[in-house]
Amino acid sequence: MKINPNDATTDLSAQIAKAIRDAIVSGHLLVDERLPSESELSDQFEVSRSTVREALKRLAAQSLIRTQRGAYGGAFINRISYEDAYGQQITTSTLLLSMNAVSFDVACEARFALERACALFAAQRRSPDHLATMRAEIHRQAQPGLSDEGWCASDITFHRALVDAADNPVMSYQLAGAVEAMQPLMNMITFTARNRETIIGLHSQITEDLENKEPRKLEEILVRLSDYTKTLAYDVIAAKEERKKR
Amino acid sequence: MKINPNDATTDLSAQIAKAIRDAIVSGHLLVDERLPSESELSDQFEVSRSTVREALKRLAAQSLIRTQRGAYGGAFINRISYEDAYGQQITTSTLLLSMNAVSFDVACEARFALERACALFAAQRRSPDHLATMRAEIHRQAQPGLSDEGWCASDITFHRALVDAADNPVMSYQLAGAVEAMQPLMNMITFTARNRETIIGLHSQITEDLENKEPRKLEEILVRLSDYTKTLAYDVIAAKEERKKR
DNA sequence: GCGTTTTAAATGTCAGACTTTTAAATGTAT
DNA sequence: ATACATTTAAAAGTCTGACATTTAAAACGC
Repeated sequence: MKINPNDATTDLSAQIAKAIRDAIVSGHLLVDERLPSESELSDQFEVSRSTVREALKRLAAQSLIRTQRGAYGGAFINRISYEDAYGQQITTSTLLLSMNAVSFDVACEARFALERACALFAAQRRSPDHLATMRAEIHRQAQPGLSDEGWCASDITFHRALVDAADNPVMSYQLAGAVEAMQPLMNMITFTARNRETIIGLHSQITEDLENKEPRKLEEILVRLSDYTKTLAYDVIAAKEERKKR
Repeated sequence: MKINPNDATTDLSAQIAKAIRDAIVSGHLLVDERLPSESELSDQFEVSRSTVREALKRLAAQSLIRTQRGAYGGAFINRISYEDAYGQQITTSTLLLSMNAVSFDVACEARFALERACALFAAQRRSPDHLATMRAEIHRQAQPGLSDEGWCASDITFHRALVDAADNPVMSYQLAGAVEAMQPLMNMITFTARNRETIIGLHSQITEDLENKEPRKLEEILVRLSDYTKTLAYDVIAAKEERKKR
């Protein structure tokens, strides 16, 4: 079922992890099923227990299995939750952006495009709850003493509510990754009172269009918000360049 | 820098992995930087080498580090490539869908919504190359002897070209995950000659609208394609139910 | 100066022991 | 008989120490 040739080029633990991973992905191993114990696996694959353990840790890092100690414990196939998937995606996306010097434009464009994709469904399905959350966040954003972190957090909550209004968990999951991954980039921007005012204006229009079920208008505002955010980032970058020259 | 309290509730290897992961994500450790050797780490964290190794395997599973054997080898911070990120996302997304019984509708909706999000940029930026690829795939799809696998593969290539036309790698990365994750679900559908004809018609219109830079029309066709795909899935599911009753 | 060999440092693998956790089985008292 | 305490065994978690393998730099020989 999950044998393993003596390919000398790869680590044994990686090979074993792959064999088990394939069995999980292909559906040969079902959720909550128990893997053989570490000793049994080491017999089956004819490797030491340490090697098996390293393989299992690899799988655990991907949330593919969970382990339980004690009698009747062992490694069990894990049902991947949306939370687990979020976490994975956020780390990966964050590093992908920061390490590959993805420009702010590209990231920003993707983030708002994905959000725009939700607009159609959000307009159809938004509940009073979503609208209330969004209005509450707009109110918070208008508070004069709000810190930059507070502003960013509120911004995320606002947009999350918009996305969640589309009532599609898969889309929420995708967006969460994109939004979170952009945070380090967003944190470079300091939002002046004037900036905030403009954004709050756009947020208000978004909420209105959502309430009135106007997806087209909603999309249009999101394009404007995306463009405005890009402008702000440009200014930050330009200011940095200026400081370098001096 | 990365110490580690004696929290008895979690595995040491998980704690160490977390400490190093945090250092990478926060930017304290830079790409291609070398971690201390396993022995040095085991001294620093005051654990055995095996425990350190398990921690490192966890990080390797997330493509956060790569290891090199031999003198002057060791564990190096890995620059996450789009390929690595694809792989991660595909496994996670696939399992998320299959294990959590995400309905075909929800997955399908998300996939086409994301694709629609690309439409605006694809229409602006499509190159003759993209159009040529799409036309070539349409031609392939019209071949009478094409197998179901061949059809699905061609379908993916077609849609990939559409997404790539938006010229935003972050969006391509997101979409790739969504499309791949849906494959197991798509494979349940058998496309009759008549189904294929309809889809090819829609594909042709997509290509035309893309050439003519008509994002609105493009989006509209994508909605229709999404709806049509949902209909096909309904029929498959209905037929299955019917078989169960008998 | 160039090819070859040696060397040392690092990861990869193994074997075996001990620790800790945990749930079931067993025992005991009410 | 039920409730509680104790024992027990299986399993993961950790540690130690050894050996194998890989690899690049250093030493060597021509």
